[in-house]
Amino acid sequence: MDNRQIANLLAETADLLEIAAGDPFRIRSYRRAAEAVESSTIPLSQLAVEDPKKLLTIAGIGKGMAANILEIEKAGTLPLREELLVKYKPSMLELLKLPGMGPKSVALFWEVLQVADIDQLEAAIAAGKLEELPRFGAKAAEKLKKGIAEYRKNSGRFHLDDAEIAAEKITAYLLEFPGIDRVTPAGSLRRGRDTVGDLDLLATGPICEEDKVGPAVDYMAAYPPIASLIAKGANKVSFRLRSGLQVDVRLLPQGSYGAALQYFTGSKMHNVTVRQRALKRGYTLSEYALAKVEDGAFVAGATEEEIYAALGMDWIAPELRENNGELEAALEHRLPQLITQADIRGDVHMHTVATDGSNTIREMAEAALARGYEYIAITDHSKNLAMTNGLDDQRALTHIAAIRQVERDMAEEFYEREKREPEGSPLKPRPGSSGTATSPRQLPIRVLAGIEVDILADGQLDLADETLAQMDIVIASVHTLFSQSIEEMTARVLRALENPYLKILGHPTGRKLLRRDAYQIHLPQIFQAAAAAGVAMEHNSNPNRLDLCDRDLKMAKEAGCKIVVNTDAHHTSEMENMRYGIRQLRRAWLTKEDVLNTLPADEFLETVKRR
DNA sequence: GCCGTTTTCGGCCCGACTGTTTTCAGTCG
Repeated sequence: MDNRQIANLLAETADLLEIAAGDPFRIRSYRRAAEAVESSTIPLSQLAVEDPKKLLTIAGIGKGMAANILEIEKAGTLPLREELLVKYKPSMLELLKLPGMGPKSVALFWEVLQVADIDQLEAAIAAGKLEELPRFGAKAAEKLKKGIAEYRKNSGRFHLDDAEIAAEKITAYLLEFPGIDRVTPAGSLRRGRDTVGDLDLLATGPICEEDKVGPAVDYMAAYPPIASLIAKGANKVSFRLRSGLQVDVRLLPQGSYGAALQYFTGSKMHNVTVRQRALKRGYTLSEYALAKVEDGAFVAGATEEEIYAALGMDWIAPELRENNGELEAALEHRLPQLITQADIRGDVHMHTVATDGSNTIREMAEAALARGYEYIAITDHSKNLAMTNGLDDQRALTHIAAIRQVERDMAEEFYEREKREPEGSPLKPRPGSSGTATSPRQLPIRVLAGIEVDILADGQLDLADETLAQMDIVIASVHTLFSQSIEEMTARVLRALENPYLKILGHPTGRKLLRRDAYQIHLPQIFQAAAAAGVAMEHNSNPNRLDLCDRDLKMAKEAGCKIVVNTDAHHTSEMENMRYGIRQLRRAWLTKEDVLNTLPADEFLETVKRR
């Protein structure tokens, strides 16, 4: 069992304990343990077998949790969870995912109405039974009804990162088979959609020719994590993983790999249009090849490039294949030069141990330097987010000093090292980075001081202007806006945009908000106001957070907004998430020029300060 | 249930907001 699965079991146990009104501190222990397990880079199931004592070295794992993990490894579950599931139903865990539903409501509905799942809840709402309950009225019922509809819209879909992790594991497994040398995810994962319905993987190699592929198909069907095998054909295996994710693996001959990749990448509308264009040119396109209509003669098939080229088009990046003008652009050779991860010079939204992050300022800066960034901004939470130990004005000012000190320290050490080993140091400055070889005060990395403030009910930011004036970056995020009306929320944000120190408008976050396009504010109005005020819009790369979808990003660009793409890292490892954000920007046709943190540090600062 | 210690037990992230309330419980981040 991998760390993520162990973490899920622990988190579920915490949820059940909460419904059972268990000791809140014990519940928190389970949650902390779940987080610790999930963020651990060591596979714990392996550790549990080889050296169980090492489990205790992980913060948040004590004697009890170590025993729990061993038990999970042995039995696949833990006794406390099973015990609770006798009294409560597993479907109640799903009820908890609805916005506005917490453990107390789940317990109440169960005890009074015997409601255990979403269908029963819906029926109870329809029958008006909810309003008979204490603390529940028409408004609460309406809110839950909406929540159910919203939840249903994307149940059965998986976040991009979960699908990608599964894809990487299966890819590694397939590549171990002799004669398979290429595996590529297709479908919505390749197109960079933020959620995927199922996973399509295409594999090829010498062994994948029609008469030889049998053993490889058997090998795939024997993949250990398969929960249930759905189908096994001549060159295709379909199965479901324990997470519920359905996977289709196709093993294809090398000559038609490009055609298959093109076909299975989609989207459907893109493919329909491509095939129409092929027909007009006297070709027919299938998942096997591009061929002449008249005699079926093979034209192209091994690579996507040759297929698109035969149709007079440039190769189209998968993220653009939505039949939104990309085919016309490809024919006229005017596809945009999409932004890539290599264009990003800095990540300007991240947290440290001062609030709810896991690493120090220094550790974040070192990690960013190792990633090749030229600058970062430390943007811890402000006081309104009390749960995170958010900074008040006094602490925020102290924090700025600490951030500046880290920048100076790293620079000093950098010069010392430079003096000792002037050549070949990994810390040698890049050409084009801020500063020049003649400048004695060149910095290895710029560490900007920032803050993530909250927008209050009256539209004010929750720190004083005098404090904000000291910051390089001020990001405003709306954390408490979900139950407001769209009009009220929009008005709040518009008022916040008037604050001259605000540089970047962030995103509402929330575990229970799955869809990126459910942004609960009136976007066109916000984008226009932001563009007029010179405030950049943030795109958050965290694949589990609600954020701007590609359509929103396009709209923002059209309104004249600049975009900043950040990871909102709470741990050094989360800087890795930048790739998910970049995918989303690419889907919105954004180029390097649209995104502010592709600029060198000085130009970036100049631009955000110009208000 | 974890942690740190005062090696045996007490402390453990807290404030805003909402709805249905006349004083607060529940949810959220």
